[in-house]
Amino acid sequence: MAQKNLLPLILLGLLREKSKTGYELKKDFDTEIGEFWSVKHSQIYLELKRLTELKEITSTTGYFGSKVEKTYYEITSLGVERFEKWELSFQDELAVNKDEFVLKLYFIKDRHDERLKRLLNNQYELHLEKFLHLKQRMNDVFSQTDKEKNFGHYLILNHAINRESEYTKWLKDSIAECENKKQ
Amino acid sequence: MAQKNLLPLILLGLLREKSKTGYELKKDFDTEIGEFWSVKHSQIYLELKRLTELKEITSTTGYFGSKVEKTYYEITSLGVERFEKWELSFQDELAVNKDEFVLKLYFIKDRHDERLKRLLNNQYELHLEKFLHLKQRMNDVFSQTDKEKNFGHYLILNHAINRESEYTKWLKDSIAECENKKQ
DNA sequence: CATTACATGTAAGGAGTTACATGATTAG
DNA sequence: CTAATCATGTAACTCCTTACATGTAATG
Repeated sequence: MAQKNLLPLILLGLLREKSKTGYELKKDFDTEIGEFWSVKHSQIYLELKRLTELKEITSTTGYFGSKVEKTYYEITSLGVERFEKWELSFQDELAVNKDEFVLKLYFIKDRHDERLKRLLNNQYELHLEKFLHLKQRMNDVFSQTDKEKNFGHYLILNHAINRESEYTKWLKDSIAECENKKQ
Repeated sequence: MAQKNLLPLILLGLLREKSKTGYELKKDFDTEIGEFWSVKHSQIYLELKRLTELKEITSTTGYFGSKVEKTYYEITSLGVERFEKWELSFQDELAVNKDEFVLKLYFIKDRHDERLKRLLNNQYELHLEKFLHLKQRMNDVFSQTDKEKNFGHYLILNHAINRESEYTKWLKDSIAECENKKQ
């Protein structure tokens, strides 16, 4: 494998809940799952074709009450099998977390570097925005009952909020350390 | 661009400090920078070739006191220019943080799902190990003086430790929530 | 004497992004 | 009537990984 190909698993996971068109799957990435994964529609349609060849999904094309032709994809038992095998699998090591900003910082040696504070501030704005956005999402998506119905989603939203909270706090602290003149 | 190609920037950044061979660059990814970025040696040699064509680095092949032929790469002013332009650039949006485990959780609906606790525990082990490893790294790499000499590296090690600390705490809390029987 | 580390590549193939391409429907 | 949204693809390109490939030097 060139890269660990998780897209087919995502598609199977989404189709396990209900049959969908490629466009609906694409829309899922614009909303919920888009917080945690990104993909282009071109890749989705390619992967749907491949999954069909593997007989892990089947497709039905037609006019379903509408005037536009659509293709609905449905998961097969083979697809369910593959998905559940993945869902149960353990990881034996963690992937490296690639973060462009972290990489950039690696090359900055001097604490009093002019650029450092500006870069940290730029990053702070981005992560604060994301933090607030995630808090909003949590409020919008989860009432107490919804939490019980989508517990995994609730957990990872929590995690994402914590992560951004840590990120902004770290940036704040780092900015302060830059401004601290004495040793 | 297929993906945001940061490898040439990393190589330029490493070569800006001192001239190195491809093998030495590869070794950098086994140690320090390997905590924050991963790459295969095959890709390094390809990128070095490309950077040479772009005249952002130059190469010198020969026997430098040793019996083995080596090729040393040196950054040019063009290379420095490109690197510094990147180093000064601001991001206008954050990339999605792709985490296989987070993705997997997204599909788990039920709080009392058998699998959930085992998956969380597996993940906890991995992140605890990483957390301890990073703490060790911090101890090994940074005395007070070294911190002033490699401030960026110091900051991102701090961040990585905080991140793993958050991750393990979140997993612990999530495990507790699973075990909590009442609503 | 065998294994590990040093040292440098090429080839094949999959994964992801960007751009190209087309056409219908709906909302303002 | 125009723009946005719906809906589905193909093509080109490049990044990344895995595997193949070769040879020397040092270490035990």
